[in-house]
Amino acid sequence: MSKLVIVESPAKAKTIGKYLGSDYVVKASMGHLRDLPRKTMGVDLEHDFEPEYGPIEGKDKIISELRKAAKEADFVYLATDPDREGEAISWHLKSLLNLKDGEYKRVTFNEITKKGVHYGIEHPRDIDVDLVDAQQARRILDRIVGYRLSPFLWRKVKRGLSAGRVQSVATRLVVDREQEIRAFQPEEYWSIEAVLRTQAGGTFTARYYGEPDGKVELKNEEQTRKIVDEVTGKPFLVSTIKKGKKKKSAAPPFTTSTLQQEASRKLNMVPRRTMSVAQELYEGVELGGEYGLTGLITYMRTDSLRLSDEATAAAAAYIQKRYGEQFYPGKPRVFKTKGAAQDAHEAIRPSNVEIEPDAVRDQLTPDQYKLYKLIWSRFVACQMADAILDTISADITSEGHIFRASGHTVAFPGFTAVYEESTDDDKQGEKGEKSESGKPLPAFDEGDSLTADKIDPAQHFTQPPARYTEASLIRAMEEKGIGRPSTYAPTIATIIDRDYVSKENRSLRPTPLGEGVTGLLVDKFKSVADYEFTANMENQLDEVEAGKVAYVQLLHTFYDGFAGALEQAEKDLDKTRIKIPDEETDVVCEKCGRKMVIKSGRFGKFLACPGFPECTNTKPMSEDTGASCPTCGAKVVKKKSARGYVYYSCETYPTCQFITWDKPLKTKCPVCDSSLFRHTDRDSKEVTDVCLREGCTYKELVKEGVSPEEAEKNRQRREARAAKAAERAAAKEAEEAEKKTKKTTRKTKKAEEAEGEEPKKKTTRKTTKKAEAAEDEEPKKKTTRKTTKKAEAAEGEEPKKKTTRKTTKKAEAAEGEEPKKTTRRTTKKAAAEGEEPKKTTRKTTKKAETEEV
DNA sequence: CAGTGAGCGAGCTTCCGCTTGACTT
Repeated sequence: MSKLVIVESPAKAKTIGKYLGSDYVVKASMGHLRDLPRKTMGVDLEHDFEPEYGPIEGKDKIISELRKAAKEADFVYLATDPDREGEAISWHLKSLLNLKDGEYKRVTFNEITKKGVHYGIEHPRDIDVDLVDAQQARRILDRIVGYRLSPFLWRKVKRGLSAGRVQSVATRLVVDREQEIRAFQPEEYWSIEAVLRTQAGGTFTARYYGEPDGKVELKNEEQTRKIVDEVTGKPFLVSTIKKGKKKKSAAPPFTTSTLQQEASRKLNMVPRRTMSVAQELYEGVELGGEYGLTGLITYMRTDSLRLSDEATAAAAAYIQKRYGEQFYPGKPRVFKTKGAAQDAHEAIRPSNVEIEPDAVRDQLTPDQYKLYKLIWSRFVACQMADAILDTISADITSEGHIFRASGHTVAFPGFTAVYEESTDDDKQGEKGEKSESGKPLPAFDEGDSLTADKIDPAQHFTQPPARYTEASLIRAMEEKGIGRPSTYAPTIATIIDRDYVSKENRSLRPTPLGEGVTGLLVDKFKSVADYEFTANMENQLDEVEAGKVAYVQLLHTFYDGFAGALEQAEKDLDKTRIKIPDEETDVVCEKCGRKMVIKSGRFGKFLACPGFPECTNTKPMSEDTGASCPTCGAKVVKKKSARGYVYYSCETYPTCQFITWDKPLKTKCPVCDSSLFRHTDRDSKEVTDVCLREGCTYKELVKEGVSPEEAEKNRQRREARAAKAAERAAAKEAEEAEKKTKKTTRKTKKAEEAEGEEPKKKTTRKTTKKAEAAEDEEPKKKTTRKTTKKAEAAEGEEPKKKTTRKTTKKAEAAEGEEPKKTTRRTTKKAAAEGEEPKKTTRKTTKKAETEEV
């Protein structure tokens, strides 16, 4: 008897496999396997939005593996995640694996614990068609919005742009925040701080509060000055003391979004990095000894605050043992998950609370350690007793004016012994009043008189709201229900990539393009660009899930309005194109004195004089680094290559040829006073600050690298990778050439059509591998030979061959060939070789067909 | 990596969500 269990994540498959034993084979789908086509709409807008699903490019290997496993199994459990997407994945799996009634069941695990998994297996059910329909509605709606709005932007604004339910609203958040900042009127206000001394000599600070009839806002200098003058040199009297107790509760355990925020605030990690490190912790770290390879945390993409009973029980035991009885509140704390959440996974917590961060520190990278410690502490704290604070607030009177001082002492630390959440300070227009200072006040009683050491008036202005950071934007998105844990970080990458938003240090600001496109969308597609659009959609999806509304109905309702708006927008704009103003910079054109603007050409962004064509001055984008050129002493500037890599060069390039990848530092060489540069050896990872001035050999070790043996291994790995990459690039080139010939040959086109759904283009990698296995030497040899030949040729010319046109040009020059020939050569060559690879592919496609049927 | 920005219109760009590698000089 063998049963197949299919889950989404391979790490989960491993754990569940352990719980279920040898009667079960557990495999992972690695997410969705079937989807709408990438190149076309794939939704029949004329006929009830009939979707056209096909296997996702690149997933055919997993699909055939699962098919094989399903065939060998007696029964299949579809155990994808217990949410909308998971239900849909199961539904697609059923279809892809051609499962019949009686051959499979749907099961769900609410927690990946032994208990949770067995419970799930013992309660199989049918696929919930309503839940699947809700997913289809979501998917199709997103497709329609994205694939209709984006082309609209290509026509009206610029090619390559995109719009969608999530990214457009995320962009709008950034745009709206910028407008708030622009519209913000700073307001003046004043404060008076008095440093007071008790008879015993203790000092503390009290702030002007108001008059006997209430709080007073200090609006200007005269008002402030008057009070200062009145109390200067006068006695201060403690009029009232209020003492109290305050309880403070721990923050709930982490979800994806709160983890990203806290890692950003406390560890300075961007969400993308946070997720990647969390993934490492989830997949497992080699701890050695009794643990071996151990997954340290639960799944990191979740919106749930749920904790398994096992986890809270383990925390209870741990807390009592480690901190003592009084630090445990007596029963597990339960946190309520927010409304819109899908609750498929538990909150993010350590898999085993007994594994203390410091005990495994040596086995973790520094980032892994820091993040694990954050997750571990937050979880332990969330099950601990409240902290209790003794608070004190004293009113101090002088000449009828009231000053107030407050402070607190910790009566019982509770959870704060382990962890405290930090806060953002981006609240709008807040006046800098801290309600409570952390400092305890010195001892004094009502009626005591105090002397003022200092009376300090200060002018302040209210601050505009802060720009979003990646993490705070994610928080805002989550609050509005926009996007999902798995898409928060990628969505931000998209809007930066599209050039709607730019990142300066850590803050996000809209570009003119972002503002222009957002303006257009808000103007013409109000409902989609609205903050509430997703929330409304979710409400309707709930109805579909409950079986009250057919998903096609939902789509009709949506599309009626949307298609109308689209038609109206086309009519309104007719042939007009939206002009996006160029972003102005502070760089002054040295030829005519105008402020240069940012343009984007085929090599990426560059600075151009707005006086074009009258003044045709251009220069690459650059940024001052504060370092000076070791060769000529001019400024060293930071630049970005066309492919996005950061490098540094002398400002006067090409007059001065200085150029480097090492980061310029503000510190100077103690020998020759030239700027130092931080160099990381790519194999040993040794970090040194070096002097790059010719003749100077000064070098300062910053961080030791790995052992020479390890470095050598790295070198070999790097070279192997490079060789592989070269091979792949060659294969890709061959494939592209083939595509061209295919298009011109009618025969192949027909063959392609006949293949129907089966995978097409992306088979190259598989091809080589399969050919190898089958010892089908013909095509394999050809590719290898070709690659080596190319590599050789490249070595002869330039080490970096496949970079850009420029390199090719250089190579040409070196070869003494006439320009242009090389560029054409590739195509020509490809055309000449077109027949070869074509054969290969045809062969394998056939093979694939026979195998997969 | 030292180039670049409109003009003919070929062929192309694009969504959100679920997953994991492979990968950048």
